[in-house]
Amino acid sequence: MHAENALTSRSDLVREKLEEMIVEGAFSQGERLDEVKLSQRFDVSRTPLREAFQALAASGLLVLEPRRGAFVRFPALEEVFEMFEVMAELEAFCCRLASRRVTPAFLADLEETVVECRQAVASDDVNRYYHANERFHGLIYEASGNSFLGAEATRLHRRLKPYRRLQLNNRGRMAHSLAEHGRVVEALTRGDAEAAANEMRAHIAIQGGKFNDLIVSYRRTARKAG
Amino acid sequence: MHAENALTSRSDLVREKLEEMIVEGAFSQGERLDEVKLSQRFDVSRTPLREAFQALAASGLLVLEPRRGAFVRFPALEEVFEMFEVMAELEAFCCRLASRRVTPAFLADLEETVVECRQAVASDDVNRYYHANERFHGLIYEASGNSFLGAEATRLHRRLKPYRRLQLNNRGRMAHSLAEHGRVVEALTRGDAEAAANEMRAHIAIQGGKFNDLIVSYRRTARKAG
DNA sequence: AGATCCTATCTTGCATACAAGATGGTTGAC
DNA sequence: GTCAACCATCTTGTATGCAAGATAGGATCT
Repeated sequence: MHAENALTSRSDLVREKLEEMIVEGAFSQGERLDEVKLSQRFDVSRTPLREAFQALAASGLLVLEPRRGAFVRFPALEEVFEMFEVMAELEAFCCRLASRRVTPAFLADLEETVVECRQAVASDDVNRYYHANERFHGLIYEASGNSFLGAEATRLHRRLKPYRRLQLNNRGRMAHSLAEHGRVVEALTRGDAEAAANEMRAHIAIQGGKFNDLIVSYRRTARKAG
Repeated sequence: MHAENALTSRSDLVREKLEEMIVEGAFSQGERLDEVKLSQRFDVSRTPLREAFQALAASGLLVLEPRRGAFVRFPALEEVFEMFEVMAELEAFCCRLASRRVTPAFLADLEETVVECRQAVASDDVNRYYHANERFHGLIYEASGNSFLGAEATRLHRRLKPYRRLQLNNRGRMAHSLAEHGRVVEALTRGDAEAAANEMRAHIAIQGGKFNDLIVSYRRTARKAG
């Protein structure tokens, strides 16, 4: 997956590393990132490091205060809910558009990811489920036929990655998620745009038991980070 | 509006200037931006200029090809349609959420922008209409109560600015737009979430006569840029 | 003549040097 | 004893210098 990384620039490498570190909770909320220390740690100069800072600030993981430095920013729980609310709407819209352009080949691909997910559930393999799930959603973004929408959805999806991943660790979440995938596919197969959109919205939205799941996941990252 | 700009960094100033230049069509599609020439022109070093490049690349106005340089990228007409399609959905969602939290104060503010728009139409003042329109939409983003959604809507709104602005120059567009604002306000006043969302979607979406309006606007930027 | 390879030159990517603003501690005054 | 102001120090923002990759032009070979 990351095989072609040999020639990427240092600022990109640093950006990826830093993003991973932040997301994995290597820093605490509000911590200031020291340019000199980090550049020494990554063995690069301050220039590419600062470029990485700016990219991360653009995606919301850092806040750059002029003349004061870069501070890591974990979204508040409330903000995470807000992001999921938007994600649900974007994905529902993808479904609505996709349902007009469904092809047998597309449905076959989608069905394949569902099978993969089912096997992951059977073997209780979170990693496998995670990847098949990525593919499921990615296929629907593509099938929307609106590549700008697809790109935006991918961006937000990526940003929500840590929370989604942690949610999967909650007992029973995988099986529920799988069933929801099935209902989306079924609606798409029937060509029912509204039903597909609604199923997808329900799949993403934080509601019912998922409230607690998310809160638990969130606390877990917060503890790690603190 | 831009009164506090005195203390902003050079890279921010350069970013703003460059963004304006690109949007106003100072460069042609695919043109490579020369770091040295531009840094001399803006009287800054290459460092802040490169930072500006990266910020502009992040918002899609430039494409950075490693070791080759920065190239200006105008979205294809198709991509502009896609962006409007997403914008329509985001704003419709804002309306749906906002309709649950409507307050008399909010409705009064909204009504005020409509009055302002009406006066702008009466005096055929595109600039005035443009600003009142900004305020109308901004109020609804805020009223959604989802600040992440509001920020995303603002971002996309900003990116579509040149096209929206040019559309207003098309004869009769202002009056139509005003009427649509009125219908949105009316639906919000009634508390009809679905109607409000639909009116807003129709207001933003590129359909009917707006097809031609947008194409004309687009050609105008393309000519200027070419 | 056409194509390919080599080289000179240009441009980017990165490192470092320097200047200006922010921070914190100490000293002095009230 | 407390508050404020000043100075030393640290950190960021910017400029410049240097090395490696890209490009273009010419020379050589087929």
